[in-house]
Amino acid sequence: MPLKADLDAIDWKILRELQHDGRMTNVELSGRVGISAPPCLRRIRRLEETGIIRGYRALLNAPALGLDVVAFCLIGLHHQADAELKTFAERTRGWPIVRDAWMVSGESDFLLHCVASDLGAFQTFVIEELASAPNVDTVRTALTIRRVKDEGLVAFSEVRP
Amino acid sequence: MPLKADLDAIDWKILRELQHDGRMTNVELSGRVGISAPPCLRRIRRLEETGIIRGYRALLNAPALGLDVVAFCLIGLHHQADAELKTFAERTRGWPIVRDAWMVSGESDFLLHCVASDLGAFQTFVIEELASAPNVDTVRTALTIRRVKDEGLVAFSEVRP
DNA sequence: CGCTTCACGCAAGAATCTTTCGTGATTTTG
DNA sequence: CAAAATCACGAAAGATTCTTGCGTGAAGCG
Repeated sequence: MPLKADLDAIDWKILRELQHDGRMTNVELSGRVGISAPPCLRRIRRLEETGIIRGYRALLNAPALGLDVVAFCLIGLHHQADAELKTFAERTRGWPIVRDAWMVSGESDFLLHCVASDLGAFQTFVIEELASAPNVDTVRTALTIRRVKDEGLVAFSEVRP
Repeated sequence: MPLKADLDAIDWKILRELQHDGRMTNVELSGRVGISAPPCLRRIRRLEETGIIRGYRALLNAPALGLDVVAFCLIGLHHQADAELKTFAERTRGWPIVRDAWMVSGESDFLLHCVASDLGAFQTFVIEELASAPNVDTVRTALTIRRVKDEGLVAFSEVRP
């Protein structure tokens, strides 16, 4: 699956544009990348089918929705055997407060990106769910103050052909 | 700006659907949320204009694009006065490897979400750019092994009216 | 009770999407 | 080297979707 695809300059332009505005119409996009609409649509489909484009997502304004707390949690487990790692990973999927979760190497075993309506809800989650979950050793939390950069996943100045 | 909006159940359904598939057509979306296309489009526009929907983004498959390293960096500064924080925040915007950055409270001052083509590129960045940047005290890195959860920003079971 | 306000949905015109097909450039093959 | 095959582009057309302009009915208010 993670086979390296061979993308030309137009494909990279398409990816950059769709990463910036995922709802751009195909005609608008085709104009920006310098080809006509049909081949542009074919390229989009190909990028989707090969899994290079994993999907599209609306970005929401958390504070405006009453979600005032964004935090990251670094989790250390007592035992890091494969089964234990999978068990904890599965557990994160049942916690709605956890939006993204990564298994990491280093001082911690997992990094959790959390969103909660307020500090009380977040603390309740940390104390009653996270820290009291089986096999959890350490929980370090970092409350976010504000986002200072917000780009897409891929920077093109580093990877473009 | 972060004024709390009053959204009804249909608005929440729209947000949930667009967070799951940001490129869904308006007619498809209107069918899913149970209203006709015109009022559905008007709701989308309103959510966009009020800033509740911040934008749309294509999600890319980093490994397929030759980006094999995703890591998080926790940065501690020597001095945390407002000017120094702003200076470092500004600096993160000039680093293409840094995709998202948060100012945080806790043991560290910033959390950086980084993507690089390989370990060498990442280590070069950490040593030559990050750790040697002015005012940087500590750099702790967590290399990601795999993503174990990947939802949108907002969980609706926690906040829906 | 009557007025205002608001959001819905129908309908129609504009824009877009999507397919089909012919052309030219590049590559492969004999 | 020439012929065949492959590939992607772009024009054109039909299907779908977007977008606007009303008309209607339900709530809120004087």
